[in-house]
Amino acid sequence: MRVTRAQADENREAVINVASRLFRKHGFDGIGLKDLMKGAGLTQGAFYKQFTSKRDLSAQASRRAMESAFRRWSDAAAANPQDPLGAVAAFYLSTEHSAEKMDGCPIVALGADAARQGPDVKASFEAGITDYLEMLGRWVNDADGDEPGSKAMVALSTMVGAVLLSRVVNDELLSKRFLQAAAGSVSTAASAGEPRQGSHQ
Amino acid sequence: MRVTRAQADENREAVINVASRLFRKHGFDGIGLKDLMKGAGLTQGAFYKQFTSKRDLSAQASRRAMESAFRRWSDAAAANPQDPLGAVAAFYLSTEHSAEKMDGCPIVALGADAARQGPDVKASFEAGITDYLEMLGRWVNDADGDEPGSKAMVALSTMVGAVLLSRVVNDELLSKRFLQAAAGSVSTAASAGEPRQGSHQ
DNA sequence: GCTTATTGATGTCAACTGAAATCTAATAGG
DNA sequence: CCTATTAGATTTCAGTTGACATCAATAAGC
Repeated sequence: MRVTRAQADENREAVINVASRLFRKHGFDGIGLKDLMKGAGLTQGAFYKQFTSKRDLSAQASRRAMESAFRRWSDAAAANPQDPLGAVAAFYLSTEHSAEKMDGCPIVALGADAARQGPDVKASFEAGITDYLEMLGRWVNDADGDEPGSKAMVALSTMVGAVLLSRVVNDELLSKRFLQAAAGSVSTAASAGEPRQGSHQ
Repeated sequence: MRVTRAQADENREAVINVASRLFRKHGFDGIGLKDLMKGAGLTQGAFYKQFTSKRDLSAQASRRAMESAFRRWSDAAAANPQDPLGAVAAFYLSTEHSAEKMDGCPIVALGADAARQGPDVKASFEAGITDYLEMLGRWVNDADGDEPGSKAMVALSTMVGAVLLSRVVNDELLSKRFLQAAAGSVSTAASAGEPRQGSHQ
């Protein structure tokens, strides 16, 4: 049955939003169109009026996920203007963020999958990554002759790697240690060389 | 038709070896039993005499992959005893290693997938990760009151994250920058505080 | 001769994709 | 302003393919 144009747009957005979460939870290959559409309250048949293929949805959902993740960074930073980097690191490297695969950083949740996807999906990730880097670059002092953004890239790499490793491991203590170790390292990146006092929480 | 017991064991090893590579290339959900077995020169029917399930194979293949990766670390370190950390970092963060998904580090290639798997698969990864950490711990000076291995964890996180990010991105220059930035950071971890001379290759 | 690794066939189920049918919002004509 | 036609979003249905898993048959080792 037909639905208002606004409703159709809403449905489309809902599918993208749902997919951005379910892909993160199950992986691109771990969930099918049927369950994806059901998550948005629709049936599978409606899919191809809105998207050209599953890959198409993957790319759009990836972009949505990255945008959502970036917004969380912005919020965390805004909540603590005196130490935005510390705030973002504390959020990103929290056990809560590590535990919530479905709403957490898409790079961690889908990075390995994305590396196998086509350029469209990768482009979605790349856009989000450059946003991340630009934001980080405002906080780490990146002025010792390296390429622009070098320290921001290291900080992002460390954070992404730490959360990924914390998720792959069974041992919860080890998992937590990865996060804490990274938190200490990333925080020091703000004031280079300064030996710092830990933000032990 | 039956084969000798030694041959059967060989076949089993071959399946694990092939799976350890094909899983890294396609993901756990990205390749089926048929192609997995075909890669070892067998048919799908023979699978369940050797493994109880695909998950069983996933766990064994993960362990094999981690062992193989660890061996490459050892080799790289042994080839440069004066600077083993630099050698490992140079290998791990090379564009070649970043490009060879099939033979590269399983944490990068399957980390996101592994996080969704059961404890058996995670245990395989955890075993390899602790091996990594132990090895790194011998090279980074980890004596400033942090938990044991904190710097090793940071180094591993940075390396894993950098390769992952380098694979997710379309832009080859950006990809390379992630690797180089991480290489610089990890190398300085050996002598803390020392301003570093770049290992520019 | 008994055991057993392998094969090939088969079952069941779900995946992606598309077509037809349905039903209603949007729209044009009176 | 009301009504009839059209356009289009959704659903139901079907087709093709491939997944994982099982099993009888086979043939060679032990």
